[in-house]
Amino acid sequence: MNAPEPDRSLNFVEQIVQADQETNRWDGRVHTRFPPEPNGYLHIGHAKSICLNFGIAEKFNGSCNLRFDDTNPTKEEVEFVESIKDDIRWLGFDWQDREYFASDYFEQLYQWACQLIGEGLAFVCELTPDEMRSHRGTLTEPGIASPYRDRPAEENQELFARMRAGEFPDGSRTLRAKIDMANPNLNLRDPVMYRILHTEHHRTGNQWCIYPTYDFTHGQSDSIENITHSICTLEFENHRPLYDWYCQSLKIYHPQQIEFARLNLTYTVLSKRRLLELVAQNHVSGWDDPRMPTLSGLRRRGFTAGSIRQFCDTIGIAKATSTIDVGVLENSVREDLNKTASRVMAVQKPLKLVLIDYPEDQVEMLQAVNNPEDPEAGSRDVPLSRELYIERDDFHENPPGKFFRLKPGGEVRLRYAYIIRCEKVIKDDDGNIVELHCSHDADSRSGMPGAGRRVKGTLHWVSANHCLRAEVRLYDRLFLKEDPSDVAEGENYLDNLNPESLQTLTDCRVEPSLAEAQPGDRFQFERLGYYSVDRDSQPELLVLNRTVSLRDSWAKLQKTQQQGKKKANSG
RNA sequence: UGGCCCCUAGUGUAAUGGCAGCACGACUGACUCUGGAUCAGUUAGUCUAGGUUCGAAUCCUAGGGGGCCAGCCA
Repeated sequence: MNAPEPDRSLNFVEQIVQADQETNRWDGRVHTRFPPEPNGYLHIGHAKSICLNFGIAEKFNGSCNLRFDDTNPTKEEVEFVESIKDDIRWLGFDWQDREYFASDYFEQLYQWACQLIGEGLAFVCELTPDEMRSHRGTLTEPGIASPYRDRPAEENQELFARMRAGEFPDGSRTLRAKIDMANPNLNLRDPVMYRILHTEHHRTGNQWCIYPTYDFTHGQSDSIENITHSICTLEFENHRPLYDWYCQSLKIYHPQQIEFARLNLTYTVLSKRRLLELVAQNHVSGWDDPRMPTLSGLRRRGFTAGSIRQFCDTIGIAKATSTIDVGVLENSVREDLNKTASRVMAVQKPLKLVLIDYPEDQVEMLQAVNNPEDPEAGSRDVPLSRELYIERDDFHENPPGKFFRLKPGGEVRLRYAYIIRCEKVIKDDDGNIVELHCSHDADSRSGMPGAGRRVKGTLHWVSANHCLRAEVRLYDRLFLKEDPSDVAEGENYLDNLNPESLQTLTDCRVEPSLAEAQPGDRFQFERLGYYSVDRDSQPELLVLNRTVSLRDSWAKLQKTQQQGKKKANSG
């Protein structure tokens, strides 16, 4: 049966594009762009925009440009343009030769500014920033006109040329559009088009000392690039009238701006200002710290590009402000890695276990399935011997109810190996459990006739003499609160940082098949989670990042049991 | 307080005047040599009040709630 794939309903932006296609509004063209400012690293919120813009181009047989919105030389750096390109490529999108910079358009923008001056639609203003603020009025009161508003065009032309020539210090003058000081939309109260900044630009060097503002740049850049649909986030909605005003006043090709709601994630901050602050103040190790919501951080954490694209697909596009549970992101990487990651046995917190009735020098090679979800992935051999390590959490002397793991006198299966029974618990002088002595049922090895016997629990393990040492880095949410900005008076989001967001385990053991593992390789540690080899990894000491734990219904059960106890106690 | 935008199960998102659906979560159960995965099932929603209409989540009005805007940031 080849049932037709039911068309996933279009989001509202795609609906607009489709309607335009049906009416032939742009001669059948669809041309979008992704316009990052190179002042920081891309994060998961940008991925939403990238998937939308490149996705629409793909879906409607159009193109998507990459354009760096580099109009503010005080904040922008080449390092960021390189990282941005890396991240977009990693996500799997291709802008081919359509790589543009707003700074490529500086001369054209300057000419357009002169044109508006000539038509009496722009003027050079000498108000200080403070004065300009007080002239602007408030949300409820109109502003008052700048005293320089009615200068003759010739004088404006000359002053603007002298601004460009570098005759005036920073902040002393601006070029402003002459629109409407009483407009209820503050963006139309004679907005600044150019400011003086004697700062070197990452591309144009010292060629310019005046720089156009975002508003005077963005629409025209879209226009130059023949963009059809200029998709941006909601906070630019109030700027659309200005976008339209510049295109109309300049009488140039006029794309349509469409706004959608930006991504918010629980337990996460997604503003570049804050991410920069986390990096600059060393709350994290860098932009690619695996706890960061940056694409480079997620990548280092072990997220796949596919899982991020899948995530962007499931969250949808709309205009309503919303917050996605960070668990949705975690689920999308679980879903992807479940199908693709090789299973492997690793012990995070080792507890020695001796099979007292297993021959001293015997080693058996046991066949282990690499990926039960993918028969093509094949199998590998795992060595078993008398001395093993199991997970400390998998043994309990006085276990709570429904504990299916090992306990004194209890039986469990060692995965791919034998059913064992705990005969003796060895403790040190302080009463800490240091070793377990177990017997094994020699007929119960996986694959043997006696293997059919059922026991409730199955444990992962490694052979003490064959395993490799590893460091495992466990990551937890960077913030303690769903909404990191939910703080008491006088505090800020940094007060909500989770002091335990990184836990480093230095005494872990992994099965020998990981000897050749390379940075970036991903594995599932059976019963634990998904892990990715970190770039800090050395041949003698593997370093692994936990991407995300496996779903853990035991942990969940315990949680509800504890809550039940609490209730009983308080009641 | 002015302008603009938004409001559909717990979360997110469809339905564009005609049966309120999907995904995720949560809960049940089945299966399981990963307490994973998988499968089956259950759960739960149109912010409120009016109006238009044979018929309203959808259109109109008022109210409520939320977001954005007073950078020479983007």
